[in-house]
Amino acid sequence: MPLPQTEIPGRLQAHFAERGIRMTQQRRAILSVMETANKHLDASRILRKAQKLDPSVDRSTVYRTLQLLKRQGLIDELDLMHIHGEGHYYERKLNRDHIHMACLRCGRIMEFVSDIFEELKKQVEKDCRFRIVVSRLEIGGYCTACRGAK
Amino acid sequence: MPLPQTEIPGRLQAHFAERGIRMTQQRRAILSVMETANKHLDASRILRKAQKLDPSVDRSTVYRTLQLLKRQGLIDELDLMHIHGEGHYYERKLNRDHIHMACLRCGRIMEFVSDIFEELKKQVEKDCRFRIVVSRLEIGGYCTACRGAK
DNA sequence: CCTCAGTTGCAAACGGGTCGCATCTAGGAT
DNA sequence: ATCCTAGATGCGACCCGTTTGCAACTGAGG
Repeated sequence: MPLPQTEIPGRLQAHFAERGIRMTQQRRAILSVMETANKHLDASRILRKAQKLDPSVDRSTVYRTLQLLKRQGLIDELDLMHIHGEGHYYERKLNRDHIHMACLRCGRIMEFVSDIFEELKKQVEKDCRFRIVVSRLEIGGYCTACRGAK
Repeated sequence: MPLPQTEIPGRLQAHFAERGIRMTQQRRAILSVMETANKHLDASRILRKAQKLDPSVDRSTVYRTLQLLKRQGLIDELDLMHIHGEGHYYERKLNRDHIHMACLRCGRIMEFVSDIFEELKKQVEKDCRFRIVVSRLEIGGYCTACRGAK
């Protein structure tokens, strides 16, 4: 079962340097958290992790930096079908889009890369003459382990 | 094999009766709004429209009824890429899933039905052994009219 | 027409996210 | 090395969609 490839070109910091975006102590902490994250983090978890690297980091700086990363196209924002409340989750943008599946029973999040998904996006761009900037396919249902029990 | 479509996307009220869910004046108003809506409505617009039919309808009743409809699988909840804020939009569940495209410039929402989307969902169910209950594909980008600018 | 579980309106609470402002700082200019 | 300032930060207040606790109300089965 194909998993998204974790190889992304540069570090987030490098992107900031290339684009002449000011680097601060707080941003360094937040970027480091995003770079080393191996799962989907919400803003409050990002805050807590960043504060371990730099205790001065404030909530609003996290939100402002996430906005910046979004604008720069470096991270994706996810809802994960609102399985754990109404907040958002963030992950580094990979070179290949992937689908998120959320198990409605155990809450596990799974990812899936599919050529058919790429084909579908091409179809939308062609048939609808729509230029895709960002896409999000989220699926709720029951994972293998949970399918037995209702 | 596609799921047998036992239910036409008919009357929401009929579903309530069939499943023995109590019908109230307020629910009748809200259901009527959802049935006759021709575009994606957010909670506050649903409230305003429902109050025209029954001025006693309260905000919280709208939210409670929307939750009920969601639980019954009668409506879908959309984010529409948060183009107009963080709220949610609702639409009657149709017998065929469709993709939502949101233009990042003019805010227009477009819908698209695709066999490839159905194929993709089948692939997920098979390859990931995942039982899909609800799926949401939202795309942000630029529509034909807006592609020229920016 | 009685009854009561289920539903409602109200107001207060909640929580993620945003904003205004005074202060601070990164990093190019001198 | 030091200065200068556009841009970034912390703080607290605020916003707004949504949820909740509770007393009063009501639909529909008996």
